[in-house]
Parts: sequence; C-alpha cells; structure tokens
Amino acid sequence: MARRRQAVTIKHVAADAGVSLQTVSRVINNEPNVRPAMKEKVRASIDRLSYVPSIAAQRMSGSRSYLILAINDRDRTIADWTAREGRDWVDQMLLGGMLTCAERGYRMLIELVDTHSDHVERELSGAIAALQPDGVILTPPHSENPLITSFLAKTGIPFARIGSRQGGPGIAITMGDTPNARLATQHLLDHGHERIGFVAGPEEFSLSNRRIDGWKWAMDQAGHSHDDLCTRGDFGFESGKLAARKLLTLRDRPTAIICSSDQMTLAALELAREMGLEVPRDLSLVSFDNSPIVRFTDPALTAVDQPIAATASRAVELLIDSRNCPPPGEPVTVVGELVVRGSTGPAPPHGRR
Amino acid sequence: MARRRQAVTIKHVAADAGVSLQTVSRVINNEPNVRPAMKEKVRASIDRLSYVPSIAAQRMSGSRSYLILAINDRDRTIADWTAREGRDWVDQMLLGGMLTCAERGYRMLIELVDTHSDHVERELSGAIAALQPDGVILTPPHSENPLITSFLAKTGIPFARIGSRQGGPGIAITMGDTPNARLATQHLLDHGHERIGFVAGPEEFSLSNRRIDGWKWAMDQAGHSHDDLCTRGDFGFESGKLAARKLLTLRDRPTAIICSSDQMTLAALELAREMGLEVPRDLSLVSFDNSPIVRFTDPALTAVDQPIAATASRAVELLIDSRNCPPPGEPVTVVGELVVRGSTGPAPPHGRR
DNA sequence: CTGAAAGCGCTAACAT
DNA sequence: ATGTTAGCGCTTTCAG
Repeated sequence: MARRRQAVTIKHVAADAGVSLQTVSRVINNEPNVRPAMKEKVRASIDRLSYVPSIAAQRMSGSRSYLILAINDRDRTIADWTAREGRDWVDQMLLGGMLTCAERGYRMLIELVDTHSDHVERELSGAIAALQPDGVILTPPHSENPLITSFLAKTGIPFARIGSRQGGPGIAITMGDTPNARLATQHLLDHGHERIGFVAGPEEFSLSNRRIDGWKWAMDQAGHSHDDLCTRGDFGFESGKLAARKLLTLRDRPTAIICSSDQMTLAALELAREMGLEVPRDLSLVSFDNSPIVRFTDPALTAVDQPIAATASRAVELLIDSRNCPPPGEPVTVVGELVVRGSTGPAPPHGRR
Repeated sequence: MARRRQAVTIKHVAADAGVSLQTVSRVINNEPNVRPAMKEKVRASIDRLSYVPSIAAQRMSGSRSYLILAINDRDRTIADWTAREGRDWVDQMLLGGMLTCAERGYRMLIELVDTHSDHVERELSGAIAALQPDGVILTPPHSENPLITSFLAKTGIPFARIGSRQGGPGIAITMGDTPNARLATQHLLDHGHERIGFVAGPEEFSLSNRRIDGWKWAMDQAGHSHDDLCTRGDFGFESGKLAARKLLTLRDRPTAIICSSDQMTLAALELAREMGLEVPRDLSLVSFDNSPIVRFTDPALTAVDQPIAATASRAVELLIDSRNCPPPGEPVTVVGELVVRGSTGPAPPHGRR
C-alpha cells in the first residue's frame, strides 16, 4: 500500500507565494497581522494550487478538528432505519446540522451510542478520543444522561443538549415543548373540545413532562378538568394503542386526544376505527413530530411539527461560535408550529358522546 | 481556548506497560513480531487506561484515516430532505454503510457534491484533501461522471461506483437492475398482462437503460411487442405523470406499467384515478425503489426493492478490504427483490380494454 | 522480536 | 508584520 501523502501542503503554498509557513497559516485562519498585499499573494497561491488544509494536521497541531459529532440513540435509530416507516429524524438532523457545518467549514459525523448500556461512557469517550471533535450534539435521551454530560463537561468539549432545559454544563436547546403542547390544546379548545386526552411520552424524556405541562396549562386556563385524561406511552405504536384504549374506554371519554408521537397517534387512529369512531367527526387527533407518514394517513394528521433541522442548525452555530463567545446560559428554544390537517374538527354535539 | 490534547496517548500506554511506543503500535495494528506475552501486557494497559488512538495522528503518520466518504448528489439529497416525503436513500446508506464501517473501526462521512457544477472536481478534491479518506463511495449520478472517476483514480484512493457496471477504475457495484426489471415484468406476464408499459429514468443514469433491457428481454421472451411502450421521466412526480399520460392515451393502451421510481409510480396512480381507471382492476402498477411511501398509498404499491443498505455495506467492505486484497474487476451485484402488494393484479379481460 | 530516530502537515509560542 | 522553532500522536524506516 503506497503511503499516501497530501498532494499539496502548506509548504508548497509558502514556497509558491514566497512567504513563511506561518504567514500562510495566518491567512488560512483569518488571523490579524498580515498585510493585505501579502494576504492577497497567499490567497492567489492557494487558489492556483487548489490547496486545502488537512484537518488531521490541523487537529494534530492542537487547533480545531473541524468535526462536530452528533450522538444518536443506537437502538431507536437502527429501528427507525430498519422499519422504513418514513421517520426522518436523522435526515432532518443532517439537513440542518450538516449544511450549517458545511457553511462554516466543518463536517458533521453521526455516531450511534447505546443508552442503556452500562458502558455508555466508554463508547462515548472512545469516539471522542478517536475523533477529537470540536463540538458534540446530544439528542434525547442522551441529552440528560448524567454519565454523558458530566463526562463531556470534563473533556472541555462544548456540547449541546437537544430536548433538555436542565441547567448544568452544555447548551440546553429545546423545540418549545410546553408552548407547542399549549398550542395543540388551544387548537382543540377553539374547536369546542372540552375533554381533551393526552398521551405522553416516557419519563426518560424530560420533554414528555414539559408537554404535559403545556396541555395542563391550557386546560386549566379554559377551566376544564384533566385529572383522568393523561396516559403514557413509549412513543411506539403498541404503547400508543394501549394508552389510547385507556382514554377511549373511560366512561366520559375524550372527544380529542393529543399524542406525543406520530406512531402513537397512528395507533390511536387505528383504535378509533376499530371502535367505530370516525375521525374527526367523533374524535379529533393531534400528533407530535410531523414526520412524513402523517400526510399519508386517512385523514392526514394535524401535527405539531418538530423543527429538528432548525434546531440542529442552531446547535451547530452555538457550538462553533462558543470558541469565541460564551454560549447562552439560558436554554435556547426553537419553536415548532402546528400543521393543521384533516384529523381535527369541531367537537361532536353533547348528545353523540 | 485551551489547547486540547489527547487525554491518554500511546506514550502513556507504553510507559504503563513498560514497553516502547512501537510495540504498542504493533499491538494496535495487529502486526506480527510481538510475543504473545507482550501483546497481552499491552492489551491490559490499553484496557486499563481505556486508550483509543487518535485518528488524526494515525492519519498524519501516513497510515489510515479510518474514514470512508460517501458522496451524494447535493440537489437531489437536499430536495428529498426538504420535501419530507419519506425517501430514505441516505438513511439506508447509513444503515448499511455506517454500521459496517463501525464494525471495522471506520467512520462514514456523508458529503454532498453538486453534479452539474463545473467545479465538481474542485469540490471533491477539497473534501479529499481535507479528510484524506481511505475510501470513497460514489452514488448515481456521480458514479459515472468521468471528471470524478478519473480524479479519484489519480489520487489512488479506492472507490466504489454504486449503480454502475462500466469498466475502468473503481469497484462497480449495482443492484441488479436488469434482472430486477425482468422480475417485475415477469410478475406482470404471469398475471396475463401482454401490453406492459415502461417508464424509464433519465439517460444520465445508466441504470435506466439496464432496466429497459430487462423489461425488453422479458417482453421478447414472452413474444410481446414493446415498440411504443417505453417512455422516460426524470424520477420525479411531474415527469412521471407526463410519461404515464403518454402510455395511457395510446390507442391500444397498456394494462400494466412499470415505473422506475416511486414518485413516478405515484404519479401514474394519480393519473389513473383521474382517468377513471381503477388500480389494479384496470391497470396494474409496479414501482422501483420501495421507499416508505409506497406502503401508504391506496392500494399499496408492488415494488422492486432497492437493497441500498446491503449495497452500501458491501461497498464499504470491498473498500476496506482493498488494502489487502485487490477488489474484484468484475461488477458486483447485490440483487433486490420484488415486494408484491395491492397495485398488481390479473390483466383485465380483452373486452374491457 | 524489539527499540530508537525521523517525520507526516500544521499551529502555538516565541523571536525578530 | 513576519519568520523561526518546537512539538502534537502516531507510524515508518532502520538498528539492534
């Protein structure tokens, strides 16, 4: 195997421009103390030779690696990819994260890490040691795993916690779960619904509780009780069916249900059909996620869109900028929006319930 | 910004194990000439200190970068991500490619490159120079772009051409387009169809023609003419509608159509409905791709599954192995399969056509 | 079989 | 404002 070396290095550029390595380095990194004339000359040489610095070398010399690591939950991600049901979380992460990285000369690398494993830290530290990224993006449920966050804090690598509002090290950045849930609830209230059920996600995800808060808040505001109207699932289809069944078999059953994931909403839709309920005539349904699938159901689902791409993009920016200016201590929020489709409508008249 | 250095380096391991750096290096790289006892001792130190080599340093010293670069078409990829219509090409690439990389200690990095740009080569060579990958995976339509392939050949970096059977440098690897098209056609022939239309993809993709070959072959075998039954689209919805219209407005219109992408099949389905044709009663439809969306149409589409994950995985293996053994000169084929769903059925009796 | 020395391409720190 | 020096962590010679 031939030993592959860089075709054109900083040395070539320096020689071509007739300056020292350092001057070239300064130009590359936009550092001060270079006369415009020199800068120009160096730039010309760089272009002529189409020189691009080796990130390995840049990393070696103690500066940046120009790599941002996005950590995703291994099992969930592989399950999504294998199921081929159109969940596009990773794609949206790439759309926002990767493109923003590219704009700034960085690259984004996806890494799958096992949450439930007892050696999360080893898995993660391995990736960190091997790649030496300049920033790490944590997605739920890693975002609040103390093993992970405290390890990352120790390394000194800036990191973002998507889906977390907790204090502590790292940049907290959420998609406005509380306001979004409020929004969804309000949409139903506006349609005259009073009994609005809520299928929350697992406690493992703190956003689950924040969504409950938003729903409760709106219900309280409207003066409707909600004591028996909250159940939980694990975001998956089966759990959603169970949770929906609990709600729909109540004596005074809800006329609308908000589910914390598309899969759970799909399950509720299926169950409603099985029970002879027509959506949205007898039951209105609001989903969370707005992944591609919700447009292909019948009726299409009204859903809270999770702005994953925008969030990933923002995270990347904050991470990269944190070299120069300290990141916000307060949680950052990138709000989603409600996309109204066919699964929500006016509450049925009292007689029909 | 604190200068971040590797927490534990090869030096620490060497000191801990009481051997020289080289011995540690040899153990890491599974090189010969290390006594089992030494190897054991070094391994123990590595575990104890949880040492992981820095890929930047490994790269610098002239060996591997442990990076595989997957090149995708910029416009198409971003369009897919933005449209959120469930196309999961990238996910499947990651599923196959990234996981296989991980098994072998490599990482996969996605890079978007503009095909139609006149500086494709600059874009690509920039990525190569910056990352120094150990292998590159080309996807259509880059796989047969001579600017790209000849540049890559010059660099000496092994690369795979997915969707290409052309000779020349690089490992050609396809998903069996000809046999797959034959399979799809045979499925329809078995159902008694004789007039089977074909909506091909753009000529820019050589696989388009290979699929036409498969269809023609099967039609010829069955003794059916196909002179007027082939049209082309660009894989997109609109083009599919146009192409399908051409076929469905023929005097002796086909009773079945095979389209070379899900979007085009969706378009054909919509057109059929508009024309008052019921699928599959009046018209059978077979799709290519089998992306998530095809299960959510009514009826669900019979489709040729493109084994993207398996192909990406195979490509990664061939690339990594090509360090040691020369890659196959012949094109590699990872065959897909036909997934039969509701959009295909028996040909309508002659009277009804 | 093992170790010492040299150097990959780049930047930080220190000259000038 | 520019150049010089040293060294990042590792592998590749080349000596023992």
